[in-house]
Amino acid sequence: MQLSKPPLFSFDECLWFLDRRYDECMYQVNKAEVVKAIFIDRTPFLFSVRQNNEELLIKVLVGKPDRKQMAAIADYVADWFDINTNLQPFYSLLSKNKKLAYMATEFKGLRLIGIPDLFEALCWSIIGQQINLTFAYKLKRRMVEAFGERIEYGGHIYFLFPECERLAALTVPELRAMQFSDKKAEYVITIARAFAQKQLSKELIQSLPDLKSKQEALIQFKGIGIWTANYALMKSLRQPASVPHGDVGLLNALSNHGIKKDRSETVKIERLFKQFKGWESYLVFYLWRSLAVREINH
DNA sequence: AACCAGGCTGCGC
DNA sequence: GCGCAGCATGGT
Repeated sequence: MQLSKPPLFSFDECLWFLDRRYDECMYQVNKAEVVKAIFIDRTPFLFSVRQNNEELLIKVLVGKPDRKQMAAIADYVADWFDINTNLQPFYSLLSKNKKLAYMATEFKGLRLIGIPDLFEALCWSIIGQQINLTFAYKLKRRMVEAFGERIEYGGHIYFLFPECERLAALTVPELRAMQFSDKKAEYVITIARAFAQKQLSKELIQSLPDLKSKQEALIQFKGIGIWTANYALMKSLRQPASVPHGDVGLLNALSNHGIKKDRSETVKIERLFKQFKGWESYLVFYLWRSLAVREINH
């Protein structure tokens, strides 16, 4: 299966981001490919993505997808790498900002890497609340390895994100044993139950008319604040105007670029995001990417 | 060893 | 509606 690469798409930039520095358990990046396991209608598949000159090549490694399932895998990849967005307007906006213009060349072709599964996106953002990312990835790995299904292939074990029914059946002490705090454990279980009972789903949030109603629908649930809602809407529903305001990484990146000096300069931040109307989430993503560069250059 | 980390809830005004 | 303390749990 192939997907043709659009203009301003760099698979290498995307792979670099996927592999940037953390102990990610939801996929494996090798030299020129990424390998990942997902469910399509409850059936697990393992696939790899690599590229040639013109195309992204998807190869199914485990599982025998029919035509429909193969199309669903391709859709997943297209969504994951956001290949159907034309980045030109974003780059035009970047070029008008002296402090950020370099990003259009430095990160050229980088796509906003998504988390297509809303349940996964919400669990991940809850796990990541107010703890450093190193620890957050550790917590996620423990949970996924304990409760997610696995596929063995070529000497590796690939994990699927646990299904909501599985996490809905957990008790707080089970997650506490993995060093979740009481609150985090409660939140994850609550969200899992909401998904298991169909009170919450990607389709449901998608069906709401505008960003505000989507945010409000998510914030109802305990453990989902405005930061978490915006993060999930940005990574899973690809709402371009969704910005996780107050995000520590975002603030650090803004300060690195001399756009703000202390945490209270909300006016300058608002002004910046106004310049990027329709591309706010891409701006956040590129600012996050700039942090990774700094830490690796050290 | 102190301060920080991709925040949230609950309370007081 | 807004600001702020308190919170939980490791990383550096």
